[in-house]
Amino acid sequence: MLKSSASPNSMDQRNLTRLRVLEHIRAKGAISRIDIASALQTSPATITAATADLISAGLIKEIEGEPQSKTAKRGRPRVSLQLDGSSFIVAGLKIARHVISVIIVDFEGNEVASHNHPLDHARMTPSAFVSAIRTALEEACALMDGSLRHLSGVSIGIAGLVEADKNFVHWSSSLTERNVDLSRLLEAELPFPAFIENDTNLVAKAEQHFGLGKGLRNFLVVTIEHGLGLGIVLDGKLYRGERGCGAEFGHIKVQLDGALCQCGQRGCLEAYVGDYALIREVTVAGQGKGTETVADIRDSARSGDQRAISVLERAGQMFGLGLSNLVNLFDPECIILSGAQMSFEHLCSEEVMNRLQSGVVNVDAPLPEIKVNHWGDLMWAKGAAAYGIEQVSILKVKELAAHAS
Amino acid sequence: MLKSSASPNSMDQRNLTRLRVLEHIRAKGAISRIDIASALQTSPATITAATADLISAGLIKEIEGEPQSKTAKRGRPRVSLQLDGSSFIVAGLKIARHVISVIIVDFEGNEVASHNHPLDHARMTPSAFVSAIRTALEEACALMDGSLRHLSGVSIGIAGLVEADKNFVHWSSSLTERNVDLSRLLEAELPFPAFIENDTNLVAKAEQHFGLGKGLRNFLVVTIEHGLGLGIVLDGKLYRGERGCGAEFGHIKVQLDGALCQCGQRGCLEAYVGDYALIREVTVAGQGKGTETVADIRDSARSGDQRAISVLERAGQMFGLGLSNLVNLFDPECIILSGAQMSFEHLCSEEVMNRLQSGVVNVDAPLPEIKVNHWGDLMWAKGAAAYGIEQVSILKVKELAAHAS
DNA sequence: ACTAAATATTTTACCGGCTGAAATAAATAT
DNA sequence: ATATTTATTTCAGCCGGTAAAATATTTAGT
Repeated sequence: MLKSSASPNSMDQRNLTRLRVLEHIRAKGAISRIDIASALQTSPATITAATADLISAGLIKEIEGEPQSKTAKRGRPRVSLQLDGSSFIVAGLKIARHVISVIIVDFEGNEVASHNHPLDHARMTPSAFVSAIRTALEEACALMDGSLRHLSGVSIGIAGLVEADKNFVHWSSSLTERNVDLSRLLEAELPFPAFIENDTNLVAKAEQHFGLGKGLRNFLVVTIEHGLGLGIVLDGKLYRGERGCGAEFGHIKVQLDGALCQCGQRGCLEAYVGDYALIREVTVAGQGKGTETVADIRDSARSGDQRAISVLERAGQMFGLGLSNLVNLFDPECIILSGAQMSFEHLCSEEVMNRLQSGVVNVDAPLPEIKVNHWGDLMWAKGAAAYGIEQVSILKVKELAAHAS
Repeated sequence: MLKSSASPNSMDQRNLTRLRVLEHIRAKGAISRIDIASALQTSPATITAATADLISAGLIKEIEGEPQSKTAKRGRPRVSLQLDGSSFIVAGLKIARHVISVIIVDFEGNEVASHNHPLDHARMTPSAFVSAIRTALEEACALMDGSLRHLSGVSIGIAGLVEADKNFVHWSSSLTERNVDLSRLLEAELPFPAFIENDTNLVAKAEQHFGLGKGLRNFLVVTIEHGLGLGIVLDGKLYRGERGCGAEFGHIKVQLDGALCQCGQRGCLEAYVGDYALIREVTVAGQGKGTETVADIRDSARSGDQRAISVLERAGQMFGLGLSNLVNLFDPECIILSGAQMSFEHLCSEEVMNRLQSGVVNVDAPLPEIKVNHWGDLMWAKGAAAYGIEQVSILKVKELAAHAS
């Protein structure tokens, strides 16, 4: 019987090796067995066994074309291995206030279909929540002439505090209740495993598996949308904190008794750089029509409006300061800024980088790289899909052991 | 041949198990084999083998007294195992500006001797540095009627940026040169392995092994002395950052363009709560005689001096704010404040805790515990000793394999 | 074309650590 | 004394990984 929890715990040595090989192939693309062996510090014999299992499970396949530059002139040519994208498909969901975004991807992460399902209510009861998810998934499957049965799993991203390995939601802005165990409901409603995670963590997963964090071990992902989110990857693993409520980058305090934040506290970073903070500032400053967007403010600034310029300038300085705090504490390999183009052009300014540079404690080493990833509107759903692929991969590898002759 | 690098890497499965057993015995004290087996999720057979090796190496021993409350009325009684403190001794060193503090401890961490060796110069060349260390060690050994040969290892704590597993110092306030590889010098000068680490990390190690962090997996240690230090333990391991220069708690920015810090930047937390910051404030405020200490300021405040009260009040608020940022980012099990009594009474005030509470993002879960550890002046050296014991233990366990029949 | 050399992969025999089950040890209860 | 209970040890066996040998597939050289 399938257990919906699919953490790498309860995994024996053998499966762990299979999974390491699989993840390495995902990370590196086409690669030969011998390269995997040397990269993973494992004997070729072990890789032969592992890849044989993965091939027979349909997760990877051999491909023809010679890989990269072969330095060797003679000898048996290497056979490249690659993910077999067609082995299964999973869905990624992002629950927002008024819409559920769905993306269906194959095992390689290629988009197969995507869909937006409108929501009447931002907050739902658990059962309404789960049936909305089912409906959204059915609609998405219909787009690709398929049914739910074609899916191998789904991952669901929501804002809030989630215990991912138990599908337990301590609280979420999408649910009317607190402390909900969704695992039963989801199992009852969906014919495949479902995985719930905090949406920001999912973006971090996406960057790690498919994005700018590929192959990195210590990096931070800052998501910029209406608020500021943070995903922390340390030692290759998502760091969730002890109670799952860390990584609140938007609510670190950058000023004693500073600006009032949505969260009710004062001096939060988000209260200086969030959309709503900028809009409020401009509005309060008397000039706004009350309908401004961040893009409007940027336009005003470009056309010389001193007030708009000053608002954006301060936001940039505060953001740079916040980033420098992250560097001073985490010393990451890189920080990835993730968001839609429009929502944070003003947060990649020279202003920000200067502040960052001048706020980081001076050492010989160069600053961690700041990478910017301009995602489309499916960013969050793709993040969910990345996690879904990871979790379903774990399940499939576990099944290997059972089916092995 | 002894390699001075003693990281748990390059450790085979067998040794890892031995080490896990050893560390568990250290953490739990007197414990029976069967308890170890269930705690470590390992079969009793394995524990028998592991403990047999550890006993024959002299690292642990069986003791007579029945452990705790035996629920069982009948049956073979459990045999408790305990560290054998006499198996070896190590030294811990802390290099400060004008003194080298040395502590010699046995395998259980009990103090055998301690000594202060005055230093003429705060900054030394690498070779002067190493020979000062040797002299300090010899003097300490003389105190216990021993010679250097009785030591199994030494760990050295310095301020600065250190690559611990290579004994490489990128820079340190104790050395005249940058980017020094001390491993050769130390090997030449000392007849036992030496390990260099950043002093704050060593305090974190000490809290983890012997102090308030015993048994915890995710916690932070804030050291309070002239500056603010931070040690980060995540998932049971010291987190050092990618380049080794993270955990700069004292230099996170809590105010845009705020007070000037020793480091040359503005708005650092340390510039609000450090000794020198308080002294400067009071002095600049016109009232100081220029010779004040933090204790003086506290006295003034107690006797009603408004200026002193306000200076301490702001320091406390800023410190609470800084702590709340740590909680918001790391969500640790607990935060340990480590320092000498006198140096931070003003940082444990109600003020601080209120600020902390009101700055942490609200969730159902209770706040992480804030524990205070008032160490004596040997705190730093003890931290070093803790690390020394850990590293020497690793070496001894590695030797097990070699000597095993 | 054929053979030698080079390199990749697979097969095979084995090793090393862990485990379950059985044996043994050491206590209490009757 | 004997049975019962619980802890520890012993031992045969399993399981995953590995080195070495075997095999496969190519190019270089003649």
